[in-house]
Amino acid sequence: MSPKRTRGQNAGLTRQAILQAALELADREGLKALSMRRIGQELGVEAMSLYQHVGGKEALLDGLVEQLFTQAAPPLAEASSWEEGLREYAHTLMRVLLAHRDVVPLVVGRPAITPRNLRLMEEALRILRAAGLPPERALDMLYAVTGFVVGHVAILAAGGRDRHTPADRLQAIPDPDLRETPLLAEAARAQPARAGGRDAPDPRFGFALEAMLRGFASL
Amino acid sequence: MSPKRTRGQNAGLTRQAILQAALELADREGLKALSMRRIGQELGVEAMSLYQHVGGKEALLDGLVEQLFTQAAPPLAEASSWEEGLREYAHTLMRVLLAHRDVVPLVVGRPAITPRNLRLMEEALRILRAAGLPPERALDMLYAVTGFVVGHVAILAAGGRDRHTPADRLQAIPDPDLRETPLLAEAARAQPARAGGRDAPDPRFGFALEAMLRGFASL
DNA sequence: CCACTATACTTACGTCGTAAGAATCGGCGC
DNA sequence: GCGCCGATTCTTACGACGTAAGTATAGTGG
Repeated sequence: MSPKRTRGQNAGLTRQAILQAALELADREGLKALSMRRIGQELGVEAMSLYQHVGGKEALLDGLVEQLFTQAAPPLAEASSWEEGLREYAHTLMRVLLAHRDVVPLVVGRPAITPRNLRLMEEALRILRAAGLPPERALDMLYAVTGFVVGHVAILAAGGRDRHTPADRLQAIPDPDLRETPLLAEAARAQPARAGGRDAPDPRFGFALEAMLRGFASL
Repeated sequence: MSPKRTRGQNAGLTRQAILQAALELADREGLKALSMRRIGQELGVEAMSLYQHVGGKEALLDGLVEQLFTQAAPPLAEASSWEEGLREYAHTLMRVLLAHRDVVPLVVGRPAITPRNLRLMEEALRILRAAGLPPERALDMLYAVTGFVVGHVAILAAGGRDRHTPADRLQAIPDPDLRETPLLAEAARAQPARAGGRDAPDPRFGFALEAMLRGFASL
């Protein structure tokens, strides 16, 4: 039945296990649910037990962000051209961030220069350079694409939140406001309602990304 | 001296005054300092008094974000071409967000569809359309540029934070990590240390923005 | 001068991150 | 077997947070 433990009995806690539990919890119940007590509860453990493995809440959040970027990095490795490499990178990062939209606000305002992430950037630079880019431009483009993806997913995620909040907010653009903004209404109608629900790829994203890549190529 | 008030005496509170005090406080002491009690203290008032004017902390943060976008919007109004209009918009938004970098994390994960912001978007669409853009593309570009700016400033702001945290973090890339990432080190050297301190314009930003505009033009 | 309303204050509750210390386990030498 | 020790978990406690509920004061129209 319930595997009741007594006091000092090892509960199998690991930094990785904690991060994963935290990520799942955030995906399921949102950012506000991410309290030490709640995460512990998810693992059948008291809050203070976590401190043996993660060192504090701030460090835990840093770990979450690192996990996200780690998930997004691999596919850059095999690419025939730098355009293709950047495109793959952008789409994969987008997919990962969208899969964990509630965690996106954490990505912002948290330095991405953990040792692990630095190694990821190095790898990306290596690929881009091998494809014929000058190293300085390669870094510029990597920054540009990463920033663009983060910003875009931020806007998308923002529009789609309010699942966990008291629902007293407007979940779509209210009619009276639409009536005062005819151009906006027209453009919104032209772009039909996002098909496929929350995880469908955003056509607007592809449009802007291609524009960016095309601009890179013409420099 | 200290203008001690008694109980029901009007303290001159306004939604605007509260938002401005909160913004200044955030700029001065960071996001963590933004508690209702602390904001009240800044205005010589108890925390609960604020609730008469702002309706809750979440609403207050929404208000902060709205203020930022409102500051960034006007200059789009006078532009000779849509490229010029978008460029001005991007640079102004960038400048505003950089001037309040600590507030940037709030922009992410907060829907930008307050009535006021909708009107701003409508205005922007009007300008872009008058410059000859199809309305659907105009909206696409507006989203793309906004997302790009937010993402880019997010990355910059993230690198520059840690002024307010216990300073136990690394504030630059530590040497041992640099040694393991030669390409990154080389690219970082090629791009000399950001001149002019925290508020200088980022050359990387201009590069990516121009690439994006050029890409738009070629569609 | 008196009710009425707007405004600010007081108190209180539950939750948060986490410091300090007590309790319990697994595994070691003997 | 026994005693001990480091690792791991739990308990308790503190101050700060957002805010619901209720109270007191100032200004205002009669």
